[in-house]
Amino acid sequence: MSIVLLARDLGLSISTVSRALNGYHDVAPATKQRVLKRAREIGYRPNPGARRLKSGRSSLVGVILPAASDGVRFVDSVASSLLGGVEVELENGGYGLIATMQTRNDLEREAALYGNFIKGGWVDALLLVRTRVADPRVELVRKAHIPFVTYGRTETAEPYAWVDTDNEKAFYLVTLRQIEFGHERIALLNGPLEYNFVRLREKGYTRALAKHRIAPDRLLMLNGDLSEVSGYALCRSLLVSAVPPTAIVCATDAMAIGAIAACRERGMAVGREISIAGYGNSSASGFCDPPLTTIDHAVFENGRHIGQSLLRLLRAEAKPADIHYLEPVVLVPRKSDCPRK
Amino acid sequence: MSIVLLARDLGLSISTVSRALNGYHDVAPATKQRVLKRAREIGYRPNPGARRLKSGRSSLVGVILPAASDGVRFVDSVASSLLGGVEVELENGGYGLIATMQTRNDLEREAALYGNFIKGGWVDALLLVRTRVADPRVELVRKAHIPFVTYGRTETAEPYAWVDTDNEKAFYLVTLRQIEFGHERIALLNGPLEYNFVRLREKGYTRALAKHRIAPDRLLMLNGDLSEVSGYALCRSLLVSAVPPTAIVCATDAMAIGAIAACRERGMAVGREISIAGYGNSSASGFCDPPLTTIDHAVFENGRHIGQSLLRLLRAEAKPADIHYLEPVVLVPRKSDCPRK
DNA sequence: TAGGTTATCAAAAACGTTTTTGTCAATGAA
DNA sequence: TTCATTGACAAAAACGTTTTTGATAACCTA
Repeated sequence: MSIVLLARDLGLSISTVSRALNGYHDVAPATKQRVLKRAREIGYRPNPGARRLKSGRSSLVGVILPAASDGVRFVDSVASSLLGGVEVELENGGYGLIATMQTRNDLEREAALYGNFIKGGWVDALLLVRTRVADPRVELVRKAHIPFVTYGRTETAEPYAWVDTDNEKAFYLVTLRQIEFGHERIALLNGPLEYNFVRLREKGYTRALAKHRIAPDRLLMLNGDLSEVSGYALCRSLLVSAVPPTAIVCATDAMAIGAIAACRERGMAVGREISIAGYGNSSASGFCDPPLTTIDHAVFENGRHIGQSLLRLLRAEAKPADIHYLEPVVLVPRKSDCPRK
Repeated sequence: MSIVLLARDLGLSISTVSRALNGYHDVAPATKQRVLKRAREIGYRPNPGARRLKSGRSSLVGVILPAASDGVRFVDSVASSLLGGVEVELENGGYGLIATMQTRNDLEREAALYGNFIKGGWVDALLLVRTRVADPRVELVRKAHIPFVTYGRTETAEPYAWVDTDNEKAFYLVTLRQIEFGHERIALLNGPLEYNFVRLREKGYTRALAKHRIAPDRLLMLNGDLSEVSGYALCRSLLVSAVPPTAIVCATDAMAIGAIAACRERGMAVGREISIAGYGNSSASGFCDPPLTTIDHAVFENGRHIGQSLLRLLRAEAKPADIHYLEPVVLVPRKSDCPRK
């Protein structure tokens, strides 16, 4: 009963107060100012439930944070920067960002969670993160007729709004660098193949090989999760093989750090006897031994692009098909990779 | 107009359907089952806004994730596990967890954000993370008369519900270990003093020193942020001082990794010539060189305790004063610390 | 058998907004 | 002077629930 109190206090009708607050044009500038001023004084906040109920809009964008599984911990890697960027932009547009957790990631649960979140009517738009190659979520969300943008691409027939980092370019660059160093047996320590970015990284890797007519060797393309443990185990298996690689490019800095540990264990000098590179330019990557050659990409900037895209979609200033943004990457050369011995 | 559709479909009144759905006792078991079944078939979901508007309850617990500043990136360190634990428990109790981001962390903005979040009426209870020594948020939330539990303690007169990790014990243990190794000049690389856990870690450190009658040296107690960069810089300054420490305990694994890099740069063998320990048992800590002696603490478990506490508070099964849980820690000995040379 | 209890359901009043429609005076054009 | 237009406000009807209050029939107890 809050807006009625405010209205009574001002000697105005509820509707006039509401219209003043929401910036309609058929309220006199003077009274509008009066309403705004008094509302601030009195600390009036419209009840979001009531607003949502009546208008159908919540002024909120939602994101469901995937569970930390397979060592693929979205929240622990880029979430902070990415969501920060999203939030900053949304704020300018009068929208907020809310997140909820996905504790399990079986498909049924996921569908139920997204269903509840959307149909529940908490949010006006959605952000989808950690896209998979075939991602049932985009169909799910599209059917709900709610604007959405994905962070990362996916394979689907219909157009959709996406913002992504140039994973393919990144691994093209980092692999090319190894080739230019004279390496021919270059291993790829990659993540779970279900994720789209994993495919793209593989694609960049193979494209670089193809450019220099190096036949890709399936035995050198390994998939684990994205963690140090996995990098360690995979690298270990590589080193004991008949013809070990002379260079290893890794899907994450964490994997690279694991790989470095495996090499060290076998007495191989990383950055001299074997060449290793990572991805992500994590804060640790500059401080391991040797400092890691890696790929830097502007996560916060990506977040800002997502925020802006969401806003344009919500304001119907753009169609999903118009929104495609590929964030460039830059290679950060350090000491962990080296010419072939 | 959804529940009316369901009611009409069933040939029942709206009120009976509502009461059946909400598990009231004055509805016949047979009709209750019938309603539940049909609701599932038809895919009925109560409109949360309407529910909240009428009943005043949202069945949601909220948390505001602090901005990544000062290198103190809450989201990027423990958030995933902690919130996972919270979510799992809340789910059992029929509650959900939603988070929103705090992009700036000046006091005004913070107060406004919490005000909006609470008064806005989105959530029934709150989780406060990354508590400060003097934390205006607890007063803010208390005044709103909304149940809350803090992750980490704070200094306040009134009783409040908290769940915390035994930071003091952790640094007592890790410092004691250095003393038993024969070290006397033990440095502490700590975080910003405004945070409560930082004070507690300092307390544990000084208590261990006091036990062995070692006078604490202010010059050995340094504060930075919690990042690798900071650990590197602080350690560097320590090593060029007149009487460098022979052991360094760090507030995070990240700082320790930075410190190790600084030692390496000066040609000091960590784990042989100088003793270093971290905190957190991060995934990287086992794979750096040398593997890091650190403190392990069950973040997920902490989350579960928080979730349970929240539930008890919401059900009025307990008062805030009854809810205090201190999660034990365990020291993980590895190779980065060593007896005094 | 009469009266009170209980079990099961329905009617209707909110909750706090937004939005459609309406009112009334002042203004403009003819 | 008259009639349409506009500017500024108010009334009232929703939005989809929950919950209080009632109603009816069936059930006990004495």
